[in-house]
Amino acid sequence: MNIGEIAKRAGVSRSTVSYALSRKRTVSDETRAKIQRVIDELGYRPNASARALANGRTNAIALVFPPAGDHYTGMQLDFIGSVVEAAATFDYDVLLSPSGVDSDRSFQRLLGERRVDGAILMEIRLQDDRVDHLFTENFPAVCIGRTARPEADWWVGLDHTALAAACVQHLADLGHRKVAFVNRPERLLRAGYESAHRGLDGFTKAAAERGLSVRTYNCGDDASSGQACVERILHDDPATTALVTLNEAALGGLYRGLAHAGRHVPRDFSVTGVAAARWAETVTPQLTAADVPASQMGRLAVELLVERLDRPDGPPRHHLLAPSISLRASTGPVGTAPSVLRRSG
Amino acid sequence: MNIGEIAKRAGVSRSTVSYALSRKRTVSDETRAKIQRVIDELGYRPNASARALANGRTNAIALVFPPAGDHYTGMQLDFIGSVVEAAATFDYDVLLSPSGVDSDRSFQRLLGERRVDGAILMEIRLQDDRVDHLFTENFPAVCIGRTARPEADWWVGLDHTALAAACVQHLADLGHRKVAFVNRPERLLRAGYESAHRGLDGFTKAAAERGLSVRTYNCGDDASSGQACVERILHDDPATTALVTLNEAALGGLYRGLAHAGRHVPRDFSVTGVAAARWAETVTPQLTAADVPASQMGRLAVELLVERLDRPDGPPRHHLLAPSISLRASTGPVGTAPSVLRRSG
DNA sequence: TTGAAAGCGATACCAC
DNA sequence: GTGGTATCGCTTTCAA
Repeated sequence: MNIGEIAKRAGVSRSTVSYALSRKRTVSDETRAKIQRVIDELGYRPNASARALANGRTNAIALVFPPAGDHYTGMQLDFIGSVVEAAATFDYDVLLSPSGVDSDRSFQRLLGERRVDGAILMEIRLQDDRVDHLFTENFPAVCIGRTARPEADWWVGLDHTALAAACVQHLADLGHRKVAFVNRPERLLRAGYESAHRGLDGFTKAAAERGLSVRTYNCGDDASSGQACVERILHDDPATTALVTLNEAALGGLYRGLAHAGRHVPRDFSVTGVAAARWAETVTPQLTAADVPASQMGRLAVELLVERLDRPDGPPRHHLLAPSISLRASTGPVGTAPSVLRRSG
Repeated sequence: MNIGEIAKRAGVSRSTVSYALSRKRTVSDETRAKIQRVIDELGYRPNASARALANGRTNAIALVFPPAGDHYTGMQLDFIGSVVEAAATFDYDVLLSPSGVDSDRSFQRLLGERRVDGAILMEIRLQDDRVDHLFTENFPAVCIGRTARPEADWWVGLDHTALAAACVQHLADLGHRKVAFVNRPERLLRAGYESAHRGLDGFTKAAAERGLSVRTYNCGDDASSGQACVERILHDDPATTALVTLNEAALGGLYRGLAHAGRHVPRDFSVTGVAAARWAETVTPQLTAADVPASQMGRLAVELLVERLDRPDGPPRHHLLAPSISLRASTGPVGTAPSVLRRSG
């Protein structure tokens, strides 16, 4: 069932069928109706590969995210969902590529073999060979996150520095002086993950300015790591009264660890950090946090990419978002009932 | 940069380059080396659209899941991740399609325009027009889940009936007599979602056999709905001592509702159900549940689809999984401390 | 307003 | 062991 068959049955040429479909040249109403009738009758749809070959564009984009083993986070899910739905509104298909680096097969296939017109990259690293590669090739890409030299790139990012600083400020305002920072796994920090680095920086600087006493930890992306992390925190300094976390997946474990240690949140211990609202609201008490606007970011990334595809020579654009902290129920003033401090003090 | 260019620079014909790449006919080592050198030098990769057009296959599969608004569940994430990674090992790309029904644009595009060789469908309904459509077209598809007439289809599914029954049995063995069932949202039940229906059936029958007193509820896929649902349950029958849930996304809210009502889990109230292990372990106390082997299911679905694509005329295959219940910390004997019963009895 | 034919970039059959 | 060429299904220029 191809365009030639339609042409034959409608008694016109293939080009006329093509033009009737694309509307790139006028076709008499009569002819158009005739063609349309045949198309409806046969349920014809033009072959995407042939069209892509002729047009030089596939109408598909790639969504590149690192293969996480079994450690996908809820935030990633929200990004994926919003990117796919936004792309659908522009009639773009989305190809998923589980690629951590430039050299991954799937990455090479999607981009090298021109299966897609552009790409959206997740989980950006400060030095990111994927981004470098695409940049030097001038391949249309938009990052969810920023590299160390973001000026020339297209991206939508979060101001992790400001977010972490806001968390510190919030806790400091509540009177907390000894605060722990629960970062993503060390592996990711070493790999140069943007959020882990900028978040850590923001936390450290803000805490220094406020004269807080801090310790920083890396924590695996799962509940049991979170629980173990809290044990370390309280072991290292039992007088700690609050923590800031970037590690959404460990959150449940952090809460559990605190409960096991007999620290009531928020009476004895405050918890805050950066997380998508849906996940902040599943835990009890609900997490006071900077809400990652994941679906907005996914949509913006698609919009930027579509714009870049439509006007390949436009200047780079980006959006830096800094959502404010949503007050929920996991933080409180330090003075209320520092039971452990009293005992030990 | 196309195959003709490579051929010219290597001083051979285009067919020789093609055969050197595909190995479908012998090429002298000398020629091959010459070609390879040029390819490496120019970083040539064959164009996927052209190849797809010539071959009649795209080496891509579709992953179809309903557009969930902002209510994606953790289980869906695990499916997506495992499908993508499994597909990558077979050198298939994955196109995501947010399509609830047959008539969705994205669904029509992916399948009608032959962008993909086959499809994996998630969130199957007992009567599913997507499945019906693909079946009548004999389009290679594999379902994650079963329709009402699964014999002729290819699928990998969960025995929801057995799973729900196992939950009932577990609770009955612990002495619980008044048990609530927390299902997915009513909208999904009405739409005919397989898990919601078969789970409900299994629960109801098993409870009847055991002579339990039960009530069943639909609950939105989010924490606050879960909390509200618990309030309804305890309002309708304060003597309820346990619940079974299929609603992973509401779990955090269910726990919160119980905590607010002063019911300690598992001392005063037992909770069990069906959930992916990662999510069961996030909550405190960790959920005793039938663990959905999401990543195994995703992998199996890909394997079935690849097999179907390789041998288009083989008989339908499927896998019905019935993971047993993992004992964690959310259930306990009813007798221990039924505080409310005592008060009211 | 329409038709014929030359691409797009591969594959694979037919010759030699 | 290698080359020439028709073919996949569509788009678009050129001609009428």
